[in-house]
Amino acid sequence: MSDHSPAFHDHNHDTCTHDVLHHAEELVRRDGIRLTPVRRRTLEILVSEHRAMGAYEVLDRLAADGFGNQPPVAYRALEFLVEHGLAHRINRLNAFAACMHPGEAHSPLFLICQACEAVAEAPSDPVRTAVEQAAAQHDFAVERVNIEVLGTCPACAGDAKEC
Amino acid sequence: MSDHSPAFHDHNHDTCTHDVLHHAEELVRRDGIRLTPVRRRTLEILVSEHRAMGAYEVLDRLAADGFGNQPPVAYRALEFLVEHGLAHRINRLNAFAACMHPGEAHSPLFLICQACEAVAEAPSDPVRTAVEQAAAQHDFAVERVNIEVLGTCPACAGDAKEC
DNA sequence: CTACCTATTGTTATATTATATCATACTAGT
DNA sequence: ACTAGTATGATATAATATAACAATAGGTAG
Ligand SMILES: [Zn+2]
Ligand SMILES: [Zn+2]
Ligand SMILES: [Zn+2]
Ligand SMILES: [Zn+2]
Repeated sequence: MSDHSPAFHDHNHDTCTHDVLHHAEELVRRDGIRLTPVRRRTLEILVSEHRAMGAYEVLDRLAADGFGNQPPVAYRALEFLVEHGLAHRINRLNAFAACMHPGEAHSPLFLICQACEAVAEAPSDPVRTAVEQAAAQHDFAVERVNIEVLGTCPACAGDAKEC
Repeated sequence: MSDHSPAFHDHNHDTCTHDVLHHAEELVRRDGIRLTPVRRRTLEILVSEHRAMGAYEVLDRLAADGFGNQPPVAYRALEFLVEHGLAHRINRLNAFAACMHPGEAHSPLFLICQACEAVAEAPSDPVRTAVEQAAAQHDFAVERVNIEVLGTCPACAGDAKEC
């Protein structure tokens, strides 16, 4: 059975939002992280879209909400979220996305649709294992793994066929 | 047995250089690609180091060799090499490295040492398979896969222990 | 409470990376 | 030589990211 990714299909997005914010609140209680207004709003902005957003796009929204309007405002909040596993940085796109598997320790594997820019985050345990083995052959000690897959999501593949 | 990566160890680097350039010449004959002076020199510059080089660093060297000294000169040559599989772009570092497995169709897997910046390119067939499977679960059609692993190379791990 | 310390935010300025555009020069086929 | 396609050079600017310092908020020891 296919594990359809929310990012690529209609779904109850309130659930996504709730889950992500709820996990963040848990970190506040559990680890004492400080989810200040800018940081919280930044996370909300990211989760409000199932795609990667550039720092300047996030900044525009923050500014519209009355926060600072200079780059460091966005970059600092984004860095904080990434550090605490609430968001990921997608290098390929110079962009950021809310983590959709918060809490579960994971090496993110991103499926990036080249047509619609949607980004799905897939669990990558078997991939991670394969990576560890490849690295071991080079006596390389793995710290972090980032996997970015470019291709076409099912929605866009469907659209293409209709033409 | 460990398949030590040249990038992380002493080795006869002339062989690397020769192999890479030799493969490029083959593409000239086989596919009719145009390996012009700037492009050839760019490839030589990349292969002369077993690490990722930024476009502006490449540009400086090209300029020193009498080629143009404006960004597009480097970016165009690098883009050409990437398109033809002679180099890879390493997003994490905003940098480029000569392909060390030219000819073999492959999804590159980069081992990036955070201490010395060396970059090794490992074959990634098993990883690729795992990625395909993960993507299939989301009905996602894979086009290109980029895997960037951050960690510590054996040389730097050794140095750390000595302290 | 107050003085102190630290983390956070705001602001200014600048660095780094990348591309758009147009002019010029080279190549290959006719 | 003429022409279409390709490649290079050069100018300008866009997009992304960080350094550095000032101002503010929050917690802690006395
Ligand atoms: Zn959702
Ligand atoms: Zn995640
Ligand atoms: Zn070598
Ligand atoms: Zn390669």
